[in-house]
Amino acid sequence: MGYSIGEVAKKTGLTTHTLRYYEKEGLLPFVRKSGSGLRVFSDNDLGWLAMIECLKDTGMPLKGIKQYIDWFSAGDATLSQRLEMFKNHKAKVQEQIKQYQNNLKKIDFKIKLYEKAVELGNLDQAIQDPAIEELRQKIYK
Amino acid sequence: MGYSIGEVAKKTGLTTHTLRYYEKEGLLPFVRKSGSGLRVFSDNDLGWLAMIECLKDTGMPLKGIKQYIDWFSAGDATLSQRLEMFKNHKAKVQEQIKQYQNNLKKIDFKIKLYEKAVELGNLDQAIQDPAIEELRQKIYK
DNA sequence: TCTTGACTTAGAGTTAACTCTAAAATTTAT
DNA sequence: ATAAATTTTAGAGTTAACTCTAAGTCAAGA
Repeated sequence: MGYSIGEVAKKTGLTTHTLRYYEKEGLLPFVRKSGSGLRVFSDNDLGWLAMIECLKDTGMPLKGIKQYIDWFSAGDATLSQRLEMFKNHKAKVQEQIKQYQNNLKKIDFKIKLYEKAVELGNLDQAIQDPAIEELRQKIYK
Repeated sequence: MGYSIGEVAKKTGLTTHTLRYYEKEGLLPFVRKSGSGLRVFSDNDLGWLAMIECLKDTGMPLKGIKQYIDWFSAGDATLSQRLEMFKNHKAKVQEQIKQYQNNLKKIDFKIKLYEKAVELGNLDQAIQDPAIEELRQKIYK
């Protein structure tokens, strides 16, 4: 019914150090302690860790995640703040995805360019290549 | 024909401090200096900054970017390393985008959940809601 | 010319997010 | 019962990427 910090580390891929650090930062206020002081993680705590991972991996700083957890702990009076936070974060993530996709085009161009350059053994000649030039126009129009 | 560090800062949104820091880290080896020691950026340097921004914004550490610049400076003998680098980075960026899109689904679910919770004034009731529960199943199947 | 603002360097300081250490206590395996 | 592994705390150390300071030099406008 409960997991040790080591078990949770294995499950999540985080280290035990990082889990304790998260707790210290107020990100895991629901983790229980056994009589002798060992942390006992519940499935609910694993759910919180998954949420933390989701927000962290999409670029939210730990402070922002803590704010959410604090709002959660404050109860239903903060429902609208939490909704706002998720809406704002969604917009940021969508913006991020767009930027990634745009940058991916530039990286793709570089790959085409360097494939040609490797073929010719010469970067300058590859840059001169009409097909490469046409691609360049498309991306940096 | 040339831009001062302040002009480049305005153009790129970076600070002059950051531009000098990048230079110190070996990311801008082509920037010239005037007779009296002032940096003079060329359009080519702005192109390098755009490339740096592209790689940085897609998660490449400055050390990785420096490696690319060092390879570039070494000439055509390193063409294949540069091609490899871009291919590897492309794969990472694609992986990132996938993860972002997946996390976006989770965030979307939270938005739906909190919209319902705000409507009801109660999170627990929103969690009980059949439509919400169905959505949850879809995402955390 | 004077002054104001931009630029120079070297180097110190900051922030976020870990990452590690040490010494002691607890738990698990034999 | 004992050895080995895991966990505890407090606190120090690390890394990346800035960010700022100080003291001096340079440049443009009145």
